Amino acid sequence: MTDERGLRLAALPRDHPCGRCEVRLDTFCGALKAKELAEFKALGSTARAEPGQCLFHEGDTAELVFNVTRGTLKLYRLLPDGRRQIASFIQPGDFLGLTVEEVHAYTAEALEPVDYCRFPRERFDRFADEHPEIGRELYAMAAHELAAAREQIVLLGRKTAIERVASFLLARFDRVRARNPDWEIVRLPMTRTDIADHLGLTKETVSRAFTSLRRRGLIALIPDARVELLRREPLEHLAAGERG
Amino acid sequence: MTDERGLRLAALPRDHPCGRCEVRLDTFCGALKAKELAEFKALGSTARAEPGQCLFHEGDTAELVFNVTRGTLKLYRLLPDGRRQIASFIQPGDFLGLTVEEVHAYTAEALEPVDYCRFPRERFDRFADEHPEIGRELYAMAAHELAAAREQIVLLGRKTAIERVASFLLARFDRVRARNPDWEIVRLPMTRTDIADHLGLTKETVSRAFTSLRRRGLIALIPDARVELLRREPLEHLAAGERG
DNA sequence: CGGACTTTTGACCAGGCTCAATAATAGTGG
DNA sequence: CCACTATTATTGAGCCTGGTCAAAAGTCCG
Repeated sequence: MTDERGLRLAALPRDHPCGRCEVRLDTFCGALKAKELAEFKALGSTARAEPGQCLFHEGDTAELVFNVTRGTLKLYRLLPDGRRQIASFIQPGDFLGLTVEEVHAYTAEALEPVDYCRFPRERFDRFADEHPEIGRELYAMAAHELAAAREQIVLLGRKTAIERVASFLLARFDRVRARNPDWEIVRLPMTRTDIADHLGLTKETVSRAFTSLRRRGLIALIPDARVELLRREPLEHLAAGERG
Repeated sequence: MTDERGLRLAALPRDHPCGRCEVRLDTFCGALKAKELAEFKALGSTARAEPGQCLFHEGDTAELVFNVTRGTLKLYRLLPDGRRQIASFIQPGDFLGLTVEEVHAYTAEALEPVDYCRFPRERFDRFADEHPEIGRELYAMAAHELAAAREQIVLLGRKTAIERVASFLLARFDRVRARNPDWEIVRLPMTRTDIADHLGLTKETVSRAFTSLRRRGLIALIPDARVELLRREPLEHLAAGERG
């Protein structure tokens, strides 16, 4: 298990039919009683997607809501001439497909093998309506996503190439550290092209930025698509946009 | 009354203490009974901000929630060296200051004289908790804002200068047309610098894009900071990112 | 080991930025 | 109403960051 969730997941009973699901819904564990949680989980069914498979495409009617339990996806939109913008990367624990629109505005494609629970949207919505505490959780999640989206807006609107890459890496490191405070290595399951399409750059520029950060001694590139954080402070300064 | 809300507001009793407020809370009119609506409005008090004044600054503790009833604001963040990114422009009817964080991540500054209702956050939250239908409205609003933010991400990440300006103008026109379907003129209360800081460009590039659109016969620039839409189709093609 | 793919690096190019000058516009006070 | 000023918008010239195109090096498979 090389993935960033690391030890905690490894310690869980993998054979339990909803073992993974149980963890990834921990957001709701605080909000729901055991009985209600079981009831909620009964609404969904588990499934798997292989790399390159899409859970839904831009323009599809939004019939399902997803909760990712393993693996990473990219959420992107294509312009008519093929330019691509990746709005965000979706990781274990994230919900996906929540929308008030009729159709999805983005395509969700698996980067690696992905396990997920899927809920019929109608049943999901009804459950949320009947359980205000869930509604509140969903609201908090939307608010967090909005904050993250606006962070990305600042990045795309005003940061230089190397600042964007520094911000991206720090966001990855922080996500790992939330669970493993002393973890200094993160795996990047996405290609340079994916990162570029997320940061509004080209793959070449992303690669040059990685090289520059490595030469400055801020990071190290490790086999198996991993990155090690060597010096956090200067990386944070770069990410914050302090010129120098 | 040159402003885009146009006739509808003009027809309201201006002397009524909450006349304006009544309109701008129309989002909730459908969700709440008259008695509850009155109860809700009693939570807030009206106030005014002059151009340049800020309702709150980046880093302030979030103690109030705002609902704008007249005028336009810009919501922005500054990088340490002065680079600025305007996340969005806030218009009559919009809520402001809704966050699950303790502090505001952005500064909200008035572009023109702004009237607004303000609600103590605690009371606002409690009311929302007690009225699930309000919670649902808030969730829908957050979802819409998230969709708009992601639209902006596509714009900033992958569109050219002229495509960004075309998208920006169309968004303005569409907002007007939602209320006045045959309205083809929009006032832009923000400066070229503001537009530039919203679109990730410089004021010179924005100005050149306006000139280019005018020379192509897609728009006309009218005194009093207004723009007329002459040819919608080609502007939409540009905004959508069809190269050519 | 071989082939496909990804990443890195290099050389050159261009879209948009910077700096600067001019023009238009909006206030302001006489 | 108009001159005067301050601010904003437009236009021009040159530059630079990051894009494009191409080649080499590295990686991951079977």
